[in-house]
Parts: sequence; structure tokens; C-alpha cells
Amino acid sequence: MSNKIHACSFDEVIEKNWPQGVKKTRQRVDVYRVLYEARTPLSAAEIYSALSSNSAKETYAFSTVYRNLLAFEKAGIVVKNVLSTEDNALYELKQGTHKHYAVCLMCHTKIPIKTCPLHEISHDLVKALPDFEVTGHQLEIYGYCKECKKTLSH
Amino acid sequence: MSNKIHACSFDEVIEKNWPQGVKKTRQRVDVYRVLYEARTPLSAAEIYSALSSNSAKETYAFSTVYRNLLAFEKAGIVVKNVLSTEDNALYELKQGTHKHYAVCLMCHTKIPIKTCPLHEISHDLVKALPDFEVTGHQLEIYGYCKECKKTLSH
DNA sequence: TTGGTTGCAAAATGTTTGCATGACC
DNA sequence: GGTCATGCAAACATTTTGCAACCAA
Repeated sequence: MSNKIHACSFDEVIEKNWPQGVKKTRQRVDVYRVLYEARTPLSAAEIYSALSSNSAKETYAFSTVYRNLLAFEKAGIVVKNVLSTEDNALYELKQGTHKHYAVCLMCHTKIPIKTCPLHEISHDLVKALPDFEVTGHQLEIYGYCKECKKTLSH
Repeated sequence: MSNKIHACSFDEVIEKNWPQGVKKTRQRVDVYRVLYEARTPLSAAEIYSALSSNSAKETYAFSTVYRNLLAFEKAGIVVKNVLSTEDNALYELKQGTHKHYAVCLMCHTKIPIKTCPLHEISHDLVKALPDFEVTGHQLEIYGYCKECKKTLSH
């Protein structure tokens, strides 16, 4: 199906990254696979339709997708993020290094930002927020991508 | 009702800040007032209930709140932000200087951050995103506030 | 075997829309 | 007076939940 190149096979990835305490079911593995093969964060609807189209013979319930995403999130292998440009939540596998995106306000393309701009100023942040224990953050950059910028100027 | 101290009266504020092209109605002025007197971003539901409780004799429709918030947003005097910790959108009057918040994951308190951490590194951002026209950004800091930190350690 | 997971349907939630009435400029 | 805003209800989209059947450990 996918011709993306990964360091090791999907089975190995599953073997290696499956969180303990989470029962391994067909549906969960399939949700994981969809997230694994995606390059951008996906909505529950996108995951559901990817599941349904990948294997027409199998059945999946929408609620199962949500429940499994929640299970993954609790287990710490999935991040749920809510962007201002979308009216639904997006999910992605948690990477070793967390990611930020530049979101195009016109076509909603999400361009990953290589480095985390906050990393360099985290000490300033801590200073600015005494008595607050920072555990994480979310950052979105808004604007217009190359293509849409063209459209705008016409 | 409110005993907050402002530089000038509400009427003067309205007079000064009302966007042109937006018809001034009782409902819109009241929505504006609620936002103006709030110190944190409010949800549509919070605004609606503030309206309803402030003046029991007047009627307000939920849809009017949404429509007016949208009108304000289009007029550029209100910012809508969607946080990962909330399951609904929050609205606030756009300040001269934009704001960021540290959000407590436990009690959802939003602590304003005085300075924008991104301001200092914006040139790096621009360099990291060629061909992308940055028009804005949203930043949330997650963690635990002073009070909830205590609760956690017990 | 047994407790967690699934599918289905229904409910809950937040938000948007259609339409007739009403209010602002 | 004409246009736009409002209230109401109904539609809508996303997400959650109740429950019986089912499956992985």
C-alpha cells in the first residue's frame, strides 16, 4: 500500500513501540498504522476513512477510533492537538522530538518546523512564570504558503 | 456591577473602539461589555450566561452571541482562540499587544504571559520558513499552577 | 475465563443556518 | 424605508456514552 521508506518494518515498529497496558487488537494496530504512515496530523474522520478504504472487508466503528486515540493519548504515544484553523482535533504519533507546524490559513497545509523556537528561550519562560511548573507547550505559526501567496497577489 | 477600574468610562471606550461597518445594537454592545470586563478569554457559553444574568429582563439568543463574536472577529477587535485544554473556542478583545497564556492542566486557569517569547526569535523563524508568509501565531504553555502543584504533591 | 474492547445506535455538545420579525441608520 | 440584526428552532458536525456481543490475555 505505502511505499514510504522506514528504518524497519511496521511489525518491528509495533513490536518496539507498543505501550504496555494497552491490549493489542486488530483495530488498534490499524489505527496505529494509519498514524504511522501519515506525514501530517490526522483528524478522527480521516483516520476512520483511511481504515475503511484500506480494507473494505473489515469493519470499524467511529467510536472505536475515538476510544483508541484516547487510549493512545493516555499511554503517551499519541498527541492530540487542536488548531484554530480546524474545527476538529488532529492526532499524530508522538515523535521523540516534538513538532510544530506552520499552518497555511488558506489551504490548511501544515509545514513542520524543524526546530522548536521555544527551546532556546525556555529559561526566560521559566523566569517569567514563577510558581508555574511548565510541562509542555503548543505553538502554531499562521500565514500563507508559497502557492497561496501567489493566489493572494492576483 | 463591576468595580474594576478602567482608564475611561465604558461609553468612552465604546465610542473610541467601535469598528466602523459594524452596526451598533444593544446586543453587540452588551457582548462587547462582557468581553471588556472579563479578565480572561471567555467561551460563547460564558458570554451568553453573563448576558442573561446581568439583565434578566433582556433577551439574548445564543446564535446572536456567535454571530456577533464572528462579526467582531472579522472587524478585527476580537480574537478567537482554540486551546487544547478546552472543548470550545474562547474569545477575548484584541489588545494592542497580543497575549499568550500559561494554562494550568488541572484547573484550566489562564495566566497571561507578559512578553511574547516569539518576538525575540522572529527573525530565526522567518529564516526557517522560506516561502511562507508569517502573519501570526498562537502559543500555549502547559503546566501546573501554584495551587494545583500543591494538590499534585499530596 | 474474564475483563477490556468493539459495533451499533443514541445522546451530548458546540456551533451554524433558515426564516419571519424587528431594530438601527 | 431599506437593510441588516435578532430570536427561535431546527440542522449540523464532532465527540461521547450505554449496552450487548465479542475477543485477547
